[in-house]
Amino acid sequence: MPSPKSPENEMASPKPRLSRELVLSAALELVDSEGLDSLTMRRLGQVLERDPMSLYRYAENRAALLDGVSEMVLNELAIFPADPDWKAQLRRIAHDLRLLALRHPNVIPLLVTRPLSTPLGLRPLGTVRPLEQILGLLIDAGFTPTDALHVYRAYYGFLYGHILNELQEFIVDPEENEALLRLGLHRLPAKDFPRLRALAPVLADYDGEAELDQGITILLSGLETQLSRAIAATP
Amino acid sequence: MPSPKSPENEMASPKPRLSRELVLSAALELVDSEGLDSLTMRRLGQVLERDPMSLYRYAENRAALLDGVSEMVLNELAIFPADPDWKAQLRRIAHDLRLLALRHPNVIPLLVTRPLSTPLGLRPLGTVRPLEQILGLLIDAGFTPTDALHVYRAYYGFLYGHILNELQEFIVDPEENEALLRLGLHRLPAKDFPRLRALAPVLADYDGEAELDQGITILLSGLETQLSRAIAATP
DNA sequence: CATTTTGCTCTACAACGTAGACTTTACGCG
DNA sequence: CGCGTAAAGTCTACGTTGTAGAGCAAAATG
Repeated sequence: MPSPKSPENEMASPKPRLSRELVLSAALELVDSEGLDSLTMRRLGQVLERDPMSLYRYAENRAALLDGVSEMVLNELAIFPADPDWKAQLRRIAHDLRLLALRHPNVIPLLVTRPLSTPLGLRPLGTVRPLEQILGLLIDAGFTPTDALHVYRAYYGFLYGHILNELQEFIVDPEENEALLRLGLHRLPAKDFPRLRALAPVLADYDGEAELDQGITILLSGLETQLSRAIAATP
Repeated sequence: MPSPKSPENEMASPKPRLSRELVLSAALELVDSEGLDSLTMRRLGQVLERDPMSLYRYAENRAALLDGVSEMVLNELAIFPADPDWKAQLRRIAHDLRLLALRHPNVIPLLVTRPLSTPLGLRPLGTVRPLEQILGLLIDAGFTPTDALHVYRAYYGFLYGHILNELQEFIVDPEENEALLRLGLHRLPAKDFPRLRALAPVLADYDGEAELDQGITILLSGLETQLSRAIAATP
């Protein structure tokens, strides 16, 4: 009979030591596959084959745990502050963030909502880093710090807006998407919602990537003229 | 002694019949004053001096109750689809929505988050109506239905993005705002977050209204050229 | 007056987050 | 090796949550 004490018994079951990373990535996995509400201490403990109470070594709260998940997801986003081509960089980041949102749709509510209850300076560091890095990018490109902040806001505002828009129309199976859409729209009183109902087919095939890219182009061109005007004014 | 049976005993205490409106507005009041988490069935029942279970006559779920609150808040937003000056109208709506957000900051997470879990056609009617009305506005202005949809997305995306941005920096007491900001920012490692720290004073006085108006101006001018080009192309 | 429908209450249960005391494991040092 | 301390993990328990189901009371209907 195999002794459970044997240290070289490296089957999957004999539980490895926990660690913050382990806990957080299990949490993320759970959220991705079953939604935010399924992330309970008990459920997560069960996934890790540990008593729920053990989690409190690695996150003070459930809320802190959620923050940890946010942070972990945001860390998937790479920013290269050294890149001199700020416009290309912003465009790439936009697309990356979009893909990240599609990869972790259930986490987006966290990303969008948690900061509302935490003042900027008290947020998890990983959450603030992108802000700092993009500011750097813009300042190096020639914007004044103040303008860089405004640009950042316009940029991220647009970006999050787009992502929320797109996720609203995102349903896993495109077939089902159209079906549900028609089903749902059919419920709308024809008298009160004529345009929406007429747009059903257009709504059904939504190209988020194209829409995002188009928006970014407009935004960037606007920003560029703003930049060149500012440079012309301060020689 | 006053008989509690007397029907004309119309003091504040003898409870009036419940109604969906009554329940929802009590719920909104609770959310506004104490935050989303305070809206529990039991607490709401207590506010209305009714058994918590009675609420289930007027909302199937807690979730449905939240939807009801969203709907009620969105109904504060007036849209006049008849107005021929679509640009002025869009600008006004933007500012109205911003003020609404400042009036009910705790509801914004709902507005932004709940639609993510409900396909468009199955959402509460009040939530979909603004979409329909703005589509009407744009189509009447000369956009094709498809373009109107794209414009709507750009517009609302920007708008929600801005609101999220602004609410993040919004803290009730401006004094406290600056204090907390500095306090929080001081926590950031100076080496890693130089620009952010340098921007502290700028962050501290944020003028959301101006920022929004500026953004809307840019957006509208972009949209107008798009519109006139489209009109020129289809005579 | 009888009867159905409606509004509301009572009781009960499973699941949740987490405090506090406890046991087990890992590890540094003689 | 062994021993002592600290860290990791567990147990038990409590208060709070959403809501199912049975029942009650009052209003509406015939």
